Amino acid sequence: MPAVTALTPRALYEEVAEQLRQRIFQRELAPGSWIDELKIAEEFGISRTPLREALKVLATEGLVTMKLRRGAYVTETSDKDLRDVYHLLALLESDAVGVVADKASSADIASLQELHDELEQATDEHERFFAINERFHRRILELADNRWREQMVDDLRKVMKLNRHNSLFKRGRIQDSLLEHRAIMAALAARQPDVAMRAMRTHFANGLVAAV
Amino acid sequence: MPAVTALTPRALYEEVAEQLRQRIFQRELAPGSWIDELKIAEEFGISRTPLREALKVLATEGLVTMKLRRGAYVTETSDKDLRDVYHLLALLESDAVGVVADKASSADIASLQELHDELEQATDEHERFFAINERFHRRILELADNRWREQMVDDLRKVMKLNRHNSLFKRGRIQDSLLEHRAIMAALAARQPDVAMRAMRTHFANGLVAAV
DNA sequence: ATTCATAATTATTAATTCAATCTTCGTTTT
DNA sequence: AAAACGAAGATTGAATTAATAATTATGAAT
Repeated sequence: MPAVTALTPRALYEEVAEQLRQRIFQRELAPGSWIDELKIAEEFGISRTPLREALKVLATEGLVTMKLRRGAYVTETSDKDLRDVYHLLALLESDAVGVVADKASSADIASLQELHDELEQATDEHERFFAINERFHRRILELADNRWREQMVDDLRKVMKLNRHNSLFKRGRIQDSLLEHRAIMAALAARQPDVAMRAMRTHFANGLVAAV
Repeated sequence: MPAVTALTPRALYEEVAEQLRQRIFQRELAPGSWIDELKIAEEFGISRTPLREALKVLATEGLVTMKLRRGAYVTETSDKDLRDVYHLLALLESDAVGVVADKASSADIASLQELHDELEQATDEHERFFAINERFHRRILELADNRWREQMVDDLRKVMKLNRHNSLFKRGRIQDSLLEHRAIMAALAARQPDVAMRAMRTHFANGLVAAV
């Protein structure tokens, strides 16, 4: 028995689900490939019961596909899937930014401005730019205050990571992306929902072109 | 051992998940209430294993909430949740109708017209009106041809059914609803995406007012 | 030689068993 | 009398075992 139980923060099946997601995103488990329950359970040092529960979760998220009596397969996504998911993300996030421009407090807008300022300083560091960008988008969703949308965007982003063209920000996109973010931030600061929404849609449209 | 295996069309855990959904929607399992695994397993005549897998699926859908070492609880939804979900459904379906008005073939539009004509004939039969209405909305989603959106709308509709105000069409709403549908259908037939989208948004906005 | 059928092997699905933890109730002490 | 500690019962979580179905391989017959 381990020295410390380490006060289980979450259930084993959730831990396993997260590990599997990482493996899928890292392409260690390739799209279309069969997931060998025995092998994975062995590797994780657990039984198949929590693993199977985790697989059911991933199946509901859309990351894996269950075939009756055939087991679990990593979901394959086409270019159309990528476009479709992108379309929905654009729709949900542009709506969110409209809500924020309309309803958020000045303090909330200020918190977004802070994040944006950080982004302006990070154009040289690819990883950092990506991380801050991620936080900016997430913050908008939080401020839009709709937990169901947050859940859906999370799921869609996971599916997007299934695709090989998952790097939203390739080298050359950073400067363009920053310009688009400036437009979004300006519209938020000016409290112009329609302008902010259009800017967000443009941001996504350009990101998609860059990806595909 | 059961007398007949009855050739399982789908896995047992999926069957159980569907049964549980029905019980939740029927309020046999009330929001906030604890789900007794032993009791349910006994009632269904199965072991806890497939039941637990089914509960994980429902948890990922948002219908139940898992508490560590406390088991599963039927998710409670507030009026704000209902509004939030409604907002997203309006967003997704209005976008979908825009896509259809823009891209669908004449034959597809004709199939929608057929459904709409049926709806016109069913104003006296509450149940039938509701069923055809459901099919009309679903058909639009199918024609919009984005499986991720269909999945999301399905999930959102499930969550909506958790709420006590789940009857989109109360008695008095049928006539108004029909008028709104006429506007949507007319815009589709005229191939006017913007008009169709606005009509769909109006349709949802009125439905929400009627519900809350 | 090729095809169809049957048997064996392999892997999934489900039930049972085991372990750990949480809650509740009772007793004791302050 | 009230609060705290402890023990017992109940319930979740995980592992193991059993059985169910599918696929593949082998053998026989045409």
